[in-house]
Amino acid sequence: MFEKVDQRVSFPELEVQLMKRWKDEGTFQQSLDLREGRPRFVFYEGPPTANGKPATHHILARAFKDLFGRYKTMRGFYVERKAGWDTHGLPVEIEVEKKLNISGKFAIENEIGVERFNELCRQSVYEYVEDWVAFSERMAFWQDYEHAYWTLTSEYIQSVWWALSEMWKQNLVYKGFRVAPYCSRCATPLSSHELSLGYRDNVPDPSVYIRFRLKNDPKTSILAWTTTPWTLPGNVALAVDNDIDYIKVKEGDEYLILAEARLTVLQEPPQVVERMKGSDLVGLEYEPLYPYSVPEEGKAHYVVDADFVSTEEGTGVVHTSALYGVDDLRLCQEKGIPFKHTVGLDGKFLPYVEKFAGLHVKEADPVIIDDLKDRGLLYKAETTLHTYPFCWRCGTPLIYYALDAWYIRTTERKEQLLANNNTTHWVPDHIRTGRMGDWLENNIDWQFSRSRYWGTPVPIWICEGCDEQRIVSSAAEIGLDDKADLHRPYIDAVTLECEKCEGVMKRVPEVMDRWFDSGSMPFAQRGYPRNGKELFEETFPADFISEAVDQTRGWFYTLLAISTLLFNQNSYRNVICLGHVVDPKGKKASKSRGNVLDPNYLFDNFGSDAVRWYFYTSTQIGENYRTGDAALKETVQQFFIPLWNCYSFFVTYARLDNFDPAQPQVPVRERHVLDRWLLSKLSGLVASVAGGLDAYEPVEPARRIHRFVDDLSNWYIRRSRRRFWKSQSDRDKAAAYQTLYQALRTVSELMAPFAPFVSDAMYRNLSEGKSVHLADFPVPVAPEDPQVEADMARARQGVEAGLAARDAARLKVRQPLASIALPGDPMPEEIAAIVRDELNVKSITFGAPEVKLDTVITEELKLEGLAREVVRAIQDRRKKAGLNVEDRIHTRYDADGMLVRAIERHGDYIKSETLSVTLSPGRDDGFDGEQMMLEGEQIWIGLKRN
RNA sequence: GGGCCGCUAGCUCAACUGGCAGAGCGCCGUGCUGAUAACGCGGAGGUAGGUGGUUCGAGUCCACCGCGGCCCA
Repeated sequence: MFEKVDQRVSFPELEVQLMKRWKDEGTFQQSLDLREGRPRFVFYEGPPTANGKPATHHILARAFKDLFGRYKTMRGFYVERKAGWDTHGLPVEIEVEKKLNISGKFAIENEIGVERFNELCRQSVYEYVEDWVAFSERMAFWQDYEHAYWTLTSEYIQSVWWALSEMWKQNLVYKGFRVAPYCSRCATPLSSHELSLGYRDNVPDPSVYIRFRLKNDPKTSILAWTTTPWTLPGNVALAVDNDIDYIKVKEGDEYLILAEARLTVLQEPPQVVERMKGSDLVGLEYEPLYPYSVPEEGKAHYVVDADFVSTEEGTGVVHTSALYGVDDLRLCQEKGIPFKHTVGLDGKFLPYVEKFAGLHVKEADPVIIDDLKDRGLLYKAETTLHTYPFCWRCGTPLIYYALDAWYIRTTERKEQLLANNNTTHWVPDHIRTGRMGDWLENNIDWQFSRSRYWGTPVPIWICEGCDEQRIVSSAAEIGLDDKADLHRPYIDAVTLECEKCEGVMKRVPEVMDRWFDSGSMPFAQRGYPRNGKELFEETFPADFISEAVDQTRGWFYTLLAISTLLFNQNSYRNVICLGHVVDPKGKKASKSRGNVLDPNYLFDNFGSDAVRWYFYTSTQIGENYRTGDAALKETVQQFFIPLWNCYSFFVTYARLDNFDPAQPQVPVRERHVLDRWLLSKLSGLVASVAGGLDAYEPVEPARRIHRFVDDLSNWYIRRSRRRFWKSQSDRDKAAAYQTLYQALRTVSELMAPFAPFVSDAMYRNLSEGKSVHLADFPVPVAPEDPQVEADMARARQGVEAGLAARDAARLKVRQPLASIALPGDPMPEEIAAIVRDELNVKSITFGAPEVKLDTVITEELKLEGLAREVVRAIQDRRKKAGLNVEDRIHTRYDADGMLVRAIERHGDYIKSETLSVTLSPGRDDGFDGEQMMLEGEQIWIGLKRN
């Protein structure tokens, strides 16, 4: 016997109850145990950064991850779902800095201390992980949280060390310079996302034009332009474009060279004395402005060609200071131009830059301008307004500054990266050759070091005596055991003896990019290669991963890069790359806009199944999700409530009739055409849902489930109601129950991966308490029957046309009519019967050129119509009186004229429709009655429970 | 500055390879209803972001521009 179902269900409450039940029963573990020993379907969890509370956009990727975990489990695979937490990195450090209300390296090293700082980072991560587990369980993301991998464990760190050491062995690791936006007050480079937090518009800065006098012709100068005078003492070269036209002009008794297109910067009308191409200038030497910028050896201070010179601003000549610009450094490295820093890490000029020593670069700007003016080297100085970045924490103007950094030579393996990416199945497909392929084509070496504190320490030691470098791949190698905390500052204290000169080797100060951590998870989650060798080999590569599109440069890339360098294959075979959650206007959610959706608000108001369903159905994979109350409300109203109503309809009548699904089945071919139609549709649905999911295309399957539920509710049940209500229990009734039961059961199985709560609530009641998540994915229940589907489609078209014709003739459906003529060939009788019933006509003829309704209402038809009016009035009273559907009643009426004749003529019909034991004339105070108008005539109707 | 994706009814989204622009929601009218918070029928609502091109024919292919999103510099 099925348990009674509350027609008005609260999905959020239902979900919370089921969540507890899953926990008590260990349903997730049961679903794993059930598939123990079966072939694996390998899923990798992209670890969320545990540095903040989970938000609505985190539901998105987790919904798709969970979908395939559940689906493949139902298909018989063993799907291990090991959770993971990304615990290192700047985001965690920033969170702790905020809590301590400090900022920058000075404060961390001198006020707090690295030891305490890192301890606080560790604590912070643990706090957030609790939130994440609760959130994930609430949205039914089944994962093994007890055996999660944490990137901060010694075991994990050693796997990362091993990975780097393997790259080192292949000679892929090197130390280089990198120019980054840098805050001289916090003494730290900023990541690009931090950079984007601090741009300000209309910032005033100097705009200066400088003469660079040619060595062998001091009357002639090349004119260059800059907005950062402080970089001029570091000038090492001038860059021009080979193909740009340049001119030499006379001003007074001096000559100036600049791009022809930039003549407007001149102060006097130009007197052109010579024209040339940039290539003609290349190699010319000029007098250095200052003697500080170049080491003893090597050649500098001459004109070079470059590909980044434009004539949109300045003079078409770019002043190049190797260490204070991204292009500058690249150019100098390419051309072999020597350089050294003129500015220290504190943003102040170094002592040997005598004229400006100790001045901060921004203080030095006017001093340098004055100096050049005094020496006749300043052509002109103005002020310009432009967009400039500031430190988002302390407001200091940022400078571009070159720092030591460690790199992995990924460019050397570019072809393999591209090849491995090309064999990966991307959804949507365009990412493969588009965003991801494009990124790989333009691959640059991976800078994997960070001058920070909370991260996997870079395991490279350098000899103080002879500069010998050594890489370490495990704790044991440096005399530590597995329990040792390998983080800073403890690891910094570990010194090694140099094998070459017996000098002292010290670790480099950097920690590793946290993306190297997460990209190592295929093996590091097992502690490989020291542990888990067999398990790793069994679970590499992954069959499936899914994250949002921003991970093309993040996790998708680092997984690919690391596994390509170590194993020459990608770590994943199939990947679903999702768009972003944005607000209903398409704007990015942000705290400052105030358009952030709280996931708990959504769970409490709509339920997590509704949120998941919305993500599966609302738009194509890869597009953004315009998420808001309206969209979720629609999901509940359009899908979940009608579904639940179908289910509650079934349970209500199945209980009344003691329907037993274990009874012998009525053969499908002997069932009503509605049953055969529904089962055919159902079979098609099962096949297409499985096919879609097998191809990692979940949107259409979910949409088809929605359409099926719509057909079920608004056609099958609507047209079959009487078969459930009729009093005799015949084969047709049994067939109806069996069909509807089959459909609901199969739909709940199909929906289980998508909407794990609602589907389980339904399925458990339909299957004596068994969880749907322990069931197999359904297979088609009956052969598809294209003929029945085509016939039914025609029937529905006929109904549509007929109802429109009735509407045009202003004839309500309750009024029976004699006949209708429809175009086309005759329909099979059982189909025609449905159309007759739906249109309330006595007969249908076929073959008419257009729809033609017989609008003549005979007295006979009129009386029948009135009888239906009376039935409807009685039903209305029953409902208002709060009677149950199965309650029997006594009915009294008081009327005259046609109404009385209708009631007398069709008394039996009225009695059976309204479950009236008696139907008799005359008012009676013992009856619950009402006076009303029917078709312009007065009638009193009263009823009383039997 | 470059790359990728999107732009179709008031809103959210469809439409195999180029071939008469659709659905749901919302709105108006009307009908039906003892599973339904529903549903049916009719109506209003579109120069398909813009401009050019290819073609007998373009929402669909090409070029440029605009807006939104993401990424890179």
